[in-house]
Amino acid sequence: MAKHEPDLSLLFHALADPTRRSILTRLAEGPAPVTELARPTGLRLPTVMRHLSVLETAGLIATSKDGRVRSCAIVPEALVPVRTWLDEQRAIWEDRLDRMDEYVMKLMEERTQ
Amino acid sequence: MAKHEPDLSLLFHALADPTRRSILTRLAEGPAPVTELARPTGLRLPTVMRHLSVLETAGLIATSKDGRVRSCAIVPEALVPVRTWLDEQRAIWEDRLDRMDEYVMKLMEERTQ
DNA sequence: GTGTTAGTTAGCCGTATGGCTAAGCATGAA
DNA sequence: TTCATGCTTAGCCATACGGCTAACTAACAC
Repeated sequence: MAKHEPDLSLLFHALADPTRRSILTRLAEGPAPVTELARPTGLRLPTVMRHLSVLETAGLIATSKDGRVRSCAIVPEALVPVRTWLDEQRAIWEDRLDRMDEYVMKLMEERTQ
Repeated sequence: MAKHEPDLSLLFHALADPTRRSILTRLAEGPAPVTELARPTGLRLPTVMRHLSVLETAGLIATSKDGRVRSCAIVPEALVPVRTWLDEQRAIWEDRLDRMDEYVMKLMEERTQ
């Protein structure tokens, strides 16, 4: 389709993996270095690094290096476009419901005449 | 990680494709047969069918066949787990902010004594 | 400096994804 | 019955994904 929302695809794709979601949940509680994020996953460091880079590319986390330790932190506002899309989607749906409701009302009115 | 939320992964993955999102947006306005959904995408029918089956597996749409026409309709409540996850995520984050705030307040209090 | 710790890079491997064509099946119209 | 329509299935192809090992670099600790 080549839509003009590459970020949404990046975001949803980043969120589609349980490991990445668990990392985000962990980071919601506060920043953490790579190794600490890796430990509970049971995955090797390079694998986790890849997940982190997916998250960072999507803008969901930000990282900074202090000495040899890279600290990762969540970027909560990155989820805004996701919420916005959900809201828009719901708005269209509800709008349609309203119009359908109106239509049914009109039908019933006509019938009772 | 083998988390116990296969649906969330399915949902996010289904939403990660612009074609599938555009199909959902179209369906939010009302049900439509497969061919009509395919037209604006510029994709071949089998390709669109695959997208539809991804959406259906994720529970985002429901389909029913009448004669040789398969009608697709949106399942709005399918997005609830997504919203819930976002809310939980935000809750953890805000909780942390509150605790941090509290901590800073305490520090300032101690300093002014 | 030697060694350990924390990341990082490169590259392999099997599977999944997203596109396609070609061919098949079922229904409705003529 | 024949034909067009609307979907469906099978299967090919290139690329992307998610895991891994091995080897390398950059601190910090002795």
